[in-house]
Amino acid sequence: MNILIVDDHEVVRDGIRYMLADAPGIEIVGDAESADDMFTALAQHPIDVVLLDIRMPGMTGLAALERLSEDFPQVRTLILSMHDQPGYVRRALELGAAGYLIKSAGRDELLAAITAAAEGKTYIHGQLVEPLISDIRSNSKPEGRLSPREQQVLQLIANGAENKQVAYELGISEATVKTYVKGIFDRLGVSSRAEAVAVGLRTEVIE
Amino acid sequence: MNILIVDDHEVVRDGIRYMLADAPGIEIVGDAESADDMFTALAQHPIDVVLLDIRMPGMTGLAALERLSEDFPQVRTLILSMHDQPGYVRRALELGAAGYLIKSAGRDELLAAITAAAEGKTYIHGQLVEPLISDIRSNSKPEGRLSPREQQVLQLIANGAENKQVAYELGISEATVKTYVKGIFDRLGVSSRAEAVAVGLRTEVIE
DNA sequence: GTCTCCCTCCCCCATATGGGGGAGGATTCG
DNA sequence: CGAATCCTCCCCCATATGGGGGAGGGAGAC
Repeated sequence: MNILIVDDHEVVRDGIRYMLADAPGIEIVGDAESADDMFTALAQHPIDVVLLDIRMPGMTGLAALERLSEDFPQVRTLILSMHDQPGYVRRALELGAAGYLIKSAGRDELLAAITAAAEGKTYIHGQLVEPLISDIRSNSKPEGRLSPREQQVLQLIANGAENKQVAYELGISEATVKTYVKGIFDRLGVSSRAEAVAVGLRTEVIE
Repeated sequence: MNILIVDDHEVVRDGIRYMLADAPGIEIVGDAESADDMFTALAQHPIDVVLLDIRMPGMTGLAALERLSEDFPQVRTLILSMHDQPGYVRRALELGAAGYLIKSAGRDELLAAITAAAEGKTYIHGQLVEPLISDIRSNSKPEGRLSPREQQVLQLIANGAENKQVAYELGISEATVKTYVKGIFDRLGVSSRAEAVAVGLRTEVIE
């Protein structure tokens, strides 16, 4: 089983190498510290499982995951993240992840997840399952999910833009921006842009 | 040289162990996954250098660092963080850190930092020095640091409170709240509460 | 003792914000 | 073909917000 480790932190890459060093049937064929490196490595070696950090400089891990799922559908991708926000987990699974672990996972759990991934199963870190399903319940309702345009608006608001500036940036009218803001409030269940930014940052839909 | 590793992520702890395994003169006498564990370990073994993650559940790393510096002033603390925000670095140093590394640091850099720390020097990751000094320049001016009261106000704003509600919560007048908000804007260099919340969350002065 | 910071409160005023509607065209999905 | 979702734009209107100032009292630093 050929493994590729993708993480921008050397201590993390080394930690995983160390954990998997004497695991039978597992070979770490390379590591990458960026999404670009990952795609280079994927083109060079046959890879079965990718261990992917969600947060990396440049292309974000989720964007990388999306492209990975499209370009290499046979590769199983295991997300290894610092973040345990259920929204993150859900999005990763939507984008084709074969599993989701947080970095406090130990060796046994890592091995179990890799094995499960290689067998086509999906492994979710135990602590994450409960929050995840409640998140899915609340987010299968129209609330909680922001449209791309709404995300852009919220991002600009977080950067300090007022409606007029958002309108200018996106090339739309201020009236439309106000409509989006109202929609964002509805979806996030808040009633001020400040709170919307807080929720957006905590659930990582922005920044 | 006795080292204690404090990080809530097992892969990170193992990565560091792996990196330092055959380093001469260095012994890892223990690891801890929380601030409480850290203080327990400190009470049991003589420790020279603590490798401390800044972000941990429960007590935040900075709070732990503060108590550590007070209770064990002879211990050298090396911050090992995912975050490269200069404000973070500055605060860590103010609270008595003997150095600051980001987790993308390699083995050589880790060893150099530990050695420097043990000798009483201060080691800052190369990439961080430039941003840090420019940050210090701008933040030695009264900007950048929020007073306790201002932090409370910003926290409430992030939770969606408007000025009236903040006033009620804190038992002060709305006029005073407005004064705080103005002060927060000045200090953070922003001009809307939404942006203030974004900056506050990113630099972890709130939430 | 003076200086600086923090906490507290007040004035004025222009503008942005938030809440309530309605509405048309595009798309995708059953 | 509906139904749903998204993107786009508009109305009205009360209120919160942001920017400018001033000011007193207390605590700690030098």
